[in-house]
Amino acid sequence: MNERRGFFRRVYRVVRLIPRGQVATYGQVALLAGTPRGARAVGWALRALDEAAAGTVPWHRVVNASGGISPRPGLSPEVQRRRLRAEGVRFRKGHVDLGRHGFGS
DNA sequence: TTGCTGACTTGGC
DNA sequence: AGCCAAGCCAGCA
Repeated sequence: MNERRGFFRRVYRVVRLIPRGQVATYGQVALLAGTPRGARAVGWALRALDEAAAGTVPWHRVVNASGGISPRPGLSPEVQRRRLRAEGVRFRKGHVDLGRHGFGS
């Protein structure tokens, strides 16, 4: 089957499953996408998101294993933090409480 | 095909 | 809690 180039699509689908007010780690997304060790690849897939796709994919609900926001090229982490906060996600010294807002917890 | 890079994760100090 | 090193995956020159 052609799963070789469906990686992006799988990642996007998983990210869309993240409920509003909750967050998932790159590793969590990678696991649900079928690639347990593909956390980095997940970042690559989200990086490929264009403005149109960004409107359909809640990319801001994806954070690192520490519950923090990974710095990305072209956009300040502050933007993502603000979006999550608008959904009711509480921040604790720059990091999210995954035990409370973590997807699957 | 080989090698480097990157929005990562985990284990050890 | 924070820093360093190794491992894994996909894309690009």
